[in-house]
Parts: sequence; structure tokens; C-alpha cells
Amino acid sequence: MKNTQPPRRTQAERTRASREKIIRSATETFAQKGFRGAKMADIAKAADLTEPGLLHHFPSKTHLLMEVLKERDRVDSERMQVTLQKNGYRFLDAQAELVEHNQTVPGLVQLFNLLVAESISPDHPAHEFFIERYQRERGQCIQAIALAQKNGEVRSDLPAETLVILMFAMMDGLQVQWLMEPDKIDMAGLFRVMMDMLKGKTGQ
Amino acid sequence: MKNTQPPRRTQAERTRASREKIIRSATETFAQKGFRGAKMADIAKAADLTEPGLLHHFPSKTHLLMEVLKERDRVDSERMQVTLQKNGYRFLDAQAELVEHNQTVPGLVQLFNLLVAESISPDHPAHEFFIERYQRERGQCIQAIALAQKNGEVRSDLPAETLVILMFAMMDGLQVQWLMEPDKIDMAGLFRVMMDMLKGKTGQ
DNA sequence: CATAACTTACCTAAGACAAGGTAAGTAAGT
DNA sequence: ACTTACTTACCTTGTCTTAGGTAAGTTATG
Repeated sequence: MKNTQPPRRTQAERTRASREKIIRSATETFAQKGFRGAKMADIAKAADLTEPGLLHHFPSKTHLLMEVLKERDRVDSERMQVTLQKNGYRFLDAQAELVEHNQTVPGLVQLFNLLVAESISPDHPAHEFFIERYQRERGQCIQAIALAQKNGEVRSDLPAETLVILMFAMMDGLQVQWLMEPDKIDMAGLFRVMMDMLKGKTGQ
Repeated sequence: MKNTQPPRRTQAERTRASREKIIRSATETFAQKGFRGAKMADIAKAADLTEPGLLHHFPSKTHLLMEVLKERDRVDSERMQVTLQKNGYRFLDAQAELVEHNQTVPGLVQLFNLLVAESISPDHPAHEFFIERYQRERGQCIQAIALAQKNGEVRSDLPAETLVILMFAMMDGLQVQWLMEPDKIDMAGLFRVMMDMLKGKTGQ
């Protein structure tokens, strides 16, 4: 009677599965409570582990947070590539679609929204991470928008840098109101209104 | 030799002075660390008190936070009245001046920015406070903007409600980037660009 | 290919130290 | 005499982390 073999897996498999499960529950918990509010015990329990079991895979809470963030950035940038292609490399349209997608993952939106706010303190573990992230993203988008301006897809009376800052600001700001009252705020629709303004349409 | 009389004050004065000092240091600490990250000990020390000394004036950390927020709202709404008047009740211009003023008080901007993000969690002590606050503010602004639309000061191709949401979103979103890199982001200038868009000027 | 030596993935127990809050008392003001 | 503004000492709880051990999986060797 050797019923003892349902999870007969190789070590590498177990490790990968565990780490994935931890990242998933850490993502959720950080999203709901932020870094400071999240407890290792909660994350561990959600991953069916004890606290030390969790710490075997990630040596500290800070390490865990950074892994969560890096993983998200990896996934998101892949998604962006695909979205860009799908929209014929029209940058503003791709961004609008990103916002639409964000509406399906409120947890992740909240994760970044809260962590960005927390991380403005210089002693926050993700402080550097987010500053670099904004700089990088803005840099890339400026290029894309300058190109779109040349093609006449985007209004040219304002510098690309300005447009990028405004676009990100609108994205972040709409997220706040949407997270507070998801049913009241049509985040993607409102973002498209802004994108239209940046394209040069006034309607007036 | 009765040198012992520098702080010879009446009880009412001492109480008021103490409470003010506490509110001030609590505001700073909450701004830097958020509600969960702020420690009563830090706040107490910054107010030259022991922890129980602080708790004599505010019975709990949560009470203290709520007092801080209410106090801020009181001061800010007074300021808004004055600003509105000064701008001949042109609503968008008054908002732009508010953003300009905000650039002189980064601590307070960070306070609200961080607490709003934290408070999206339903179990946060300020959860209701901020939801009500956004609803109230939006309600008031919709009226003001609808009026401005009738006067031709603001574009009329979009409903007032949309414009209000976009305006607040831009305000919140610019704050994030400005807090991260104050020297790089001209928050007030960029906000005026947005206000111009909402007035109907395209420049294109 | 079998078994010893090692590594990995955990667990229980407990340390270490915050952090919010209470109890009880003192000194000053009314 | 009574209230107010505190203080010191302390309690409780929570939270990240370490110590030390067990059992399963992996590699090296005879």
C-alpha cells in the first residue's frame, strides 16, 4: 500500500513551485497592505508555509519585495511589447490598452500605487527602484512620442517630455480614484479622453 | 533666585500649545512614514513628550491621525475660499494656484499622497474619510465647472464630471512624480498646461 | 546500481526587539 | 480640594529573524 506519492516531484520542481506560490501570495499581500503593513506570517500562510519556510527561499522581507517588483516589471514589459505590436506601434493607443488591461488586475494596480507612495521616503527599500523605474519609462516614452509627433499622430505644440509626464500623471491619478470607487470611475474611458487630448483633438 | 519661571503659562495655553506641537510633529511623521510606518514614540519625541504624555492628549494613534486630517482639511478649505476670491472665482485658475502653493509644502503633499494610497485598504482608519472626501470635493467641483462651462471659460464638449475627474487625477499624478524628483518636475507649470487643455485651448 | 555523503526544503521553538497602550503617581495650575 | 499635564515603570502583543533539526531528493563513489 504505497499511497504516499501524490507530490512525487523533483527538487527543482518543488523549488520553482514554492517560489512561485510565495511570489504570488506576497504580491497579493503587499498590494493590500503595502510593504510595512504586510506581515511575513500572512504571506507564509497564504503560500502554505511557515515563516522560516518562506525565509528559506527569500532571505528577508526586503529581498522578497524586490523579487516581487522585478518579476512584475518583467511580466509587464513583455506584455507591453505585445500590445505595442498589436496596435501597429501607435504608442498612445498601446498605452490606452494597457490601462484597459489594468482594469482587470486591481490587485496589481494597488500594489504599485501603494508602493510608489511608500517608496518616496528615502529609507524605503524600493526607493531607488521606483525612481529608476520612472526615469527609465519616461526616457523610453519620450522617444516613442517624439516619433509619433513626427508622424502627425500626436500634437506637436508641446514637447514630448511634457506629454509623457502628463500621460503618466493621468495614469497614476486615475488609478487612485478608480481603486477607491471602481464602479464609479471608468478608468480606461477617461484615459482615452486624455489620450485624445494629447493627439490634438479638441472637439471644441 | 526664582529663575524657574520661563514657561509660566496658564493651563489652557499649555494644552493648546501641546496639542499644536503634537499635531505638527504627527503631520510630519505621518507624511514621511504613513500611518502604519509612523511610530508614536517618534511623534512624541518630536513634540518633546513621552509616549503616555502624548496619549494624554489623543487617546490613540488612530484618533491622532483623524485629528491631523481634519485639521488639514479645515486649513485647506479656508485657503481655497481665499484663493477662489483672489482669482475672481475662475475655478480652474484657483486650482492652478492651489497646485502652485502645494509646491511650497512638500511635507503635506506627501502626507495626503501616502495616506490616500494606504487608505484604499478597507481596514485603514482613514478609509471612509478619504472616500467621503473625494466624493465631496468632486461634487463641489462639478458645480463650479458646470458654471464655468456656461460662462464659456471651460470647454463644453465634455461633461463637467469628466473634467473634474481628469483634473483631480492630474493633480494627484503630478504630485507623485514631483515628490520623487522635485527639481525635475515643474508641477505647477505642467498642471497649468492641463488646465489650458480643459479650457479648450489646443494651440494646434 | 547501491549506498554513503551531501544538499535542499522545509519544520518547531524560541530570541529579540519594537510598539501601542495602561497604571499609578507627582507637580503645577485653578 | 480638584483638575490637568504630564512622568516612570510596566504589560502585551506582534513581527522579523535565527537555531537547530528532520526528511526527502541528488550526486559521487566503490
